[in-house]
Amino acid sequence: MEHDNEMFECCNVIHEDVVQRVMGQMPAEDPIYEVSELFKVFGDATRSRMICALGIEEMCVCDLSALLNMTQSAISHQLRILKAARLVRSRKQGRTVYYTLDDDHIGQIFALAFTHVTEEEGAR
Amino acid sequence: MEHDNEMFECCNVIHEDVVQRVMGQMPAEDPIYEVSELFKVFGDATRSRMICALGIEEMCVCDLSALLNMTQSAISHQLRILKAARLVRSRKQGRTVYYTLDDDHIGQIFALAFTHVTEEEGAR
DNA sequence: TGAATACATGAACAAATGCTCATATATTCA
DNA sequence: TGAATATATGAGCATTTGTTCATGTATTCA
Repeated sequence: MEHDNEMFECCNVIHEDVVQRVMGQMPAEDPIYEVSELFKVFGDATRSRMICALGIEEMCVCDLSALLNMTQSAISHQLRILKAARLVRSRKQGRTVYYTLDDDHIGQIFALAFTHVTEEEGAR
Repeated sequence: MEHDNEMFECCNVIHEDVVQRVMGQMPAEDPIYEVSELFKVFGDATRSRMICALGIEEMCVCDLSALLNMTQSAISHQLRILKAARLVRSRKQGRTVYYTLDDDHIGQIFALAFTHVTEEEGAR
């Protein structure tokens, strides 16, 4: 009488077994939180554009603001976020600051994401 | 006199060449936007947890709300977002609705992100 | 030293986000 | 049919987020 109709009752008599199994295999809370924080950084078009650009070539702040057609202030604020997330590194030369991607994974993650969205298009 | 001191002037006389090169290699605006929309969906701890759970096993709404210790309403709202993003698929059986991951890429993207955050830990 | 310049940053504000609460819908079962 | 149940959804609300505007800091150059 334990494995009876696992498929019908719910919410009061949840699928205890399913919940237990999944609970046992779930990643720890902390890494999940960090992963979603990482994705949150990626989850803004301006920052994604900046990441793409810096993945191509090192650029200074005003290069970025010219390329992306945004104010220098907006770019600086976003760079701050990217830097805090350790996604970007800076190098100061004179009064200009050059930024680059600080990580190898980022490119891979974006590449996967791009193939995902482009494949979805076709799959309609 | 074209390639003179590419490293010193900025903002008024931007690094024209850099900007041009990068502009030429940037992905189109549309896919970048879609990618960041995808990441925005990932960029919430609740949704990330749901995605992890559904990556392990098919679950109904109240399983999820029990597992993640959140109200049924909150879970339903988030499932709606996941479904709209085509990340999740549903199957109705009686009055319970079962959800699963709808995509192969998702697991890969998350796997990369997990290795990223865990490696960062070590790199301190 | 002082003006000019490249960048950083705080405050403010509008927009987006995620949850809760109440309620609607759909399905089962007596 | 009517009660119970699993899920969906709209409105409201507090929080977060991204930009702008103004201003601060650091560096170069005359």
